[in-house]
Amino acid sequence: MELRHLKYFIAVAEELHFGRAAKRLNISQPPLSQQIIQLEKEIGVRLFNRTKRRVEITPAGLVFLEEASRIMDLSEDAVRRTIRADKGEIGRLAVGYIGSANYSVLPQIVREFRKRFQDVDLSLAELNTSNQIEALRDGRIHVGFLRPPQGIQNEGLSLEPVFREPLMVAMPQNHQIKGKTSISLRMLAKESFIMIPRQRGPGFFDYIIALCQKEGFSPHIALEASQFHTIIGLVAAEIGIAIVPASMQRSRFKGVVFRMIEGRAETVLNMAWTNDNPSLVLHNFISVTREVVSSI
Amino acid sequence: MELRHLKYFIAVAEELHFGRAAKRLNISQPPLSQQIIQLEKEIGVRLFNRTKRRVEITPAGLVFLEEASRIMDLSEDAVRRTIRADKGEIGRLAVGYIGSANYSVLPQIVREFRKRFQDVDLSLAELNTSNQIEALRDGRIHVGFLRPPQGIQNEGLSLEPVFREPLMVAMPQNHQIKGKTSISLRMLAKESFIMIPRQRGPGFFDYIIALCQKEGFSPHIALEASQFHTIIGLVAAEIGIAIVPASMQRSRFKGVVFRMIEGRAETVLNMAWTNDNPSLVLHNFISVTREVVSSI
DNA sequence: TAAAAATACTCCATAGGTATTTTAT
DNA sequence: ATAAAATACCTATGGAGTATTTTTA
Repeated sequence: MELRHLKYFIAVAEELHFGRAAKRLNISQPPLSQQIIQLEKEIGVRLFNRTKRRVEITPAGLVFLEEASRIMDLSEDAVRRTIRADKGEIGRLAVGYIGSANYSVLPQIVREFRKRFQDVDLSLAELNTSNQIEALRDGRIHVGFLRPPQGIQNEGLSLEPVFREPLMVAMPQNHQIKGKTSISLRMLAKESFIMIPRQRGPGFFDYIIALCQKEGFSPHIALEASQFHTIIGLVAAEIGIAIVPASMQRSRFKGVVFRMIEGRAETVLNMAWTNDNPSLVLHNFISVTREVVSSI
Repeated sequence: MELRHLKYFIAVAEELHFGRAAKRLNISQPPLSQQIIQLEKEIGVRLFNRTKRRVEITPAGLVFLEEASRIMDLSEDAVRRTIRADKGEIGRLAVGYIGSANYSVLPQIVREFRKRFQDVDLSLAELNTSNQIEALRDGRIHVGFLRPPQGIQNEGLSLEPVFREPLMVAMPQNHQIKGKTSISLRMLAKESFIMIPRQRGPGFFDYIIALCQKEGFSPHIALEASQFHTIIGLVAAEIGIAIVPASMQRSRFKGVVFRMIEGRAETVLNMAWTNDNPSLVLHNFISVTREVVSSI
């Protein structure tokens, strides 16, 4: 049995006339008769009752008609869907992101991608930078949004900056130096810092340490917490101060004020993916991200 | 595109090796390569990435694999279902019945048929004898359970008795002649009868009238009701007496007693269908009915 | 007798075979 | 050097065409 048989059968079932069906199929009548006979023989069931004058479909033929139509529809779908998959319009994409990306560009990117590629099954997982790199390596995620540590390049990962933002000092509202509009890091030499554990985000951690070193001190780390959101909470509780991306101002916590840092101090959110990934879904995602990012 | 292409594609996708796939398909490797190339050309999408050393499936190929597998499964189903339909194991059967059939054999027949032919979509409609004949004629039902009027034969309908039962007199509990175990019809000459309207069931009606005539009287019809069930209710309300099939004793209405009629007075429930109906579902139903009936 | 399906036969397109080449490891 | 896919070429099955027969309404 071939799709040809189904196509021919459907034509005859709809016309109930071999001559007309043959014309519709652009073949002549005898081969059509033969193909139907062949089909009936293969299934072992009479699909049409035909006198030389009239053709009628049998009850079993009706059942087969239903099934055959479904199969023909599906085979058209199969081709259509495969073509769409080839264009990256159908498929799966797993995205990893650090929690703070939620406060900057990620929501817009996801919204835009979902809108344009509705048939891509997008899954999002909040992962810290180190875990994202691991997950990219073994394919658990296809793209990540992270703050890359030094020397992550040349390891099969592509990196692309997507959001550059100043760092700010977050401190309790009634802190002594809150009055100033911007703060020199040097003034914080004696403060207690709340940081993200180095292991969770080495790039960001090392950068802060380096900044402090340049100002002539090593920060005293009073406490570590793995999410900026949690850190801001601890600042509100007057456990200490913290250096965080400017976008964290959006997590409006009562009793916390943000101050600019004098001199250039910034953090760059990067998009990362494995160099050799041929997935067109991924490349569509990268394109959408670039577009969204450049439109800001 | 033919089912052959799908079958070959699935084999290659599963083996990821043209040589092995060809062996599994009992063809040689070159035609297999050709068919896959042809398929890719037709869809316009590369389904496998192949070096001369390794074959791997593309993301689009994965989508096509899913679809192709579904189509192959469905086409096997199609054949299986068609064969079953041809045996009358799949399909639709509409059954008409007079309400009183519910008190005798119909429930057992339906139960048995449902059990044996679970994939037949059985629909039941309570219709009086006249409506059943009409419905049989224009195909709204395929079998009927009715009490045939005289001369219904030779009109394209097949009839077969399925349940023969004595007629009984239903009368109010405190009726004067309730003491007797059986009653001569003659004793009812002065009673008020409750009957089913002639138009609804001419066979049964005429038979009762004829019985009374033979005993020398024409019954006085006090009231008509179209269901035996209703009639028994009216007897309970002391509106009159009625002659009903013995199986109606099962409709235990308070205040009604049943008495045998002296002499032979019986009614025969018949199964009816149109002579020329080739439906195997119907013939399976007829067979089941015969079996159930003969086992009583 | 005329419309329509089946049969008889012919032809050629193409599925599938064999032999060989190419290429990546 | 070798395994494996592609290419080249050949064969023959069978799908489709034309002509004709059969059947029944």
